[in-house]
Amino acid sequence: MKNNQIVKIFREISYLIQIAEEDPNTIYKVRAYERAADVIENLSTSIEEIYLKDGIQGLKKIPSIGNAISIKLEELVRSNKISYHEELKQKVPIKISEFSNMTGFGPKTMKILFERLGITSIAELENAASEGRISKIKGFSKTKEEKIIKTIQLSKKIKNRYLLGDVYPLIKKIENTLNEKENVIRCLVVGSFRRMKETIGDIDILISTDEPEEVIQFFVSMPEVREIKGKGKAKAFVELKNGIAVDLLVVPEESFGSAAQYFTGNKEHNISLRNLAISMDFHLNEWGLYNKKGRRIAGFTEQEIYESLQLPYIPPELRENDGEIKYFTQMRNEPLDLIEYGDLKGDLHTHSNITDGTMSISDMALHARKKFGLEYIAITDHTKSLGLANGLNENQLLNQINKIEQLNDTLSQGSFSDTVPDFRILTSAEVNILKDGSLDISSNILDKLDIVGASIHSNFSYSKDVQTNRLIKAARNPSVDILFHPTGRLINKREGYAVDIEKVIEVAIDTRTVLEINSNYNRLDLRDEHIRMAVKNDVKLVINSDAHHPVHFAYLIFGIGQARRGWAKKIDIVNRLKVDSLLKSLK
DNA sequence: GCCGTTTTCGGCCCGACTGTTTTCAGTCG
Repeated sequence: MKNNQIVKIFREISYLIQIAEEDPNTIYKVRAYERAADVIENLSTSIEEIYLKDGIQGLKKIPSIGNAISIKLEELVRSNKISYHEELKQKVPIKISEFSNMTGFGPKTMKILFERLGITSIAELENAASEGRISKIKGFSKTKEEKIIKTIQLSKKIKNRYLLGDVYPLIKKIENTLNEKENVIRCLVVGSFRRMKETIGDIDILISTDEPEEVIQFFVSMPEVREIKGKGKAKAFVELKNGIAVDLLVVPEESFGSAAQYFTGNKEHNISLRNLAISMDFHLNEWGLYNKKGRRIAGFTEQEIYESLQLPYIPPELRENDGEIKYFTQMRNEPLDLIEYGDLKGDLHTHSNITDGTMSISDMALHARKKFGLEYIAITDHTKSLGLANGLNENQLLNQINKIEQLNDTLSQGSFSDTVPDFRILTSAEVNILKDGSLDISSNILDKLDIVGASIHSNFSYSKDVQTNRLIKAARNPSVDILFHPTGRLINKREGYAVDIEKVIEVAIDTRTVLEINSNYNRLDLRDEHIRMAVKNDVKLVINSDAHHPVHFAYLIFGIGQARRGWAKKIDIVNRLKVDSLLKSLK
């Protein structure tokens, strides 16, 4: 039993309790399960390991885990289920996981719909809504009914599409395992995964080998595989235990490059490339590039294919048939100096446990430096109007500045190992943009900070004009260096607030305000086309993790992928600079 | 259900928005 499975069960319990139990005091029981889930989610060791080593007593040492929950964890480790959970599911047979993508739709609403209409699934909900049965219930309006239908449609659109970050670690692990296997010459995950798309429909894995049948047998027997859908001499189709479909393709080594090109896509890019080949009297398919006489002239590597078509290598993230072939045809001698995965030197959006993060400032710094090789981070805790996150007021912010100055002194005296000399913690804040676009902290305090980021955390439903003006006003504020969360979207879950990005970019040009590429794979506030628009207009960007825990620094690759998809060059990204140059570059 | 020199009970992060509840419950962060 993995920690993330435990987390899922606990969240489900907390949801079900809210429907099954009447006692008004259950809200605290609900919160206890949610807190426990949050704690377990951020645990670096597995619950199973802790239990096997130190038993119940070991579990009870974990914060927010007491008597009752530790006993349930014991049951879970021993029997893979919790009888309390099973009882709840029996009492309330609602398919909770189906509703996890529905925002604005919580357990209280679900309770009423279950009790009045017996709704337990999305399909039943959709039926009831389209038949107008929901608006007949007291407290539900036609508007609410329409909103439910709209939300279902949004959640349907994403059916079978996975967030890149949700599958990334598992797929990389499978790729590594296959690459290490003898008989496998090369293995590469291709398709939208390789293009670093925000969401992934299925996974395509490419392998070159001289022993195709043996490699295919090895692949379909991997522990991650749940079901073999099909298996032949050169292909296999499986479903993994997490539900995602994987196609495995086996090609001879001399065709690996052409197959990688062919299966990385996208489709339109490939069509353009094949047309280009035809115009040069060639023929291109997944087995190679052929001349008029049918002789293979390229295919071993992708570089070979592109070179033979008189193009420089086009990075996978750009292969969307969105002008890249034309660009690279014309700019052959002027390479696009894209931001690379190892280029970032710092992270300008991180949280500590002083607000809603989970680790101390020094722990965040230590991990950033030792595990991720960064040279600086900005601690951007929330400010006072974000009450739930314990937002800082002016005095607390001043205290934090002092604390960080002391920590920087300690760091410079060498208490950290010397892998990255001169690590620096920058003083900062994620300042809240209020209704009218003003900030919740006065400028005389903000001006004492190294960097100021501003973001919208409330009033999401204002009109486009109002919302855009809030962001513009914040950008025009001389104290604000960066606009965090420029769109506020949650991929597949929430559209984000209505905002005219073009206008925001115009103001960012004038005011030299930096826009954030938020690397959290659920967010990626700026879409690739927004990034491209910013880059075209010479607006600077920053790639931040928004880390609430040190493991979240790993999200930076998704921000870099997004930046590359938006054609961002090294010079467009401010946190590829060393800290002194960075601070000089800000307004 | 967790927590604790206010210990074995009585608290528990909370402000703002939304909708249709004319005074507040549900949801979000």
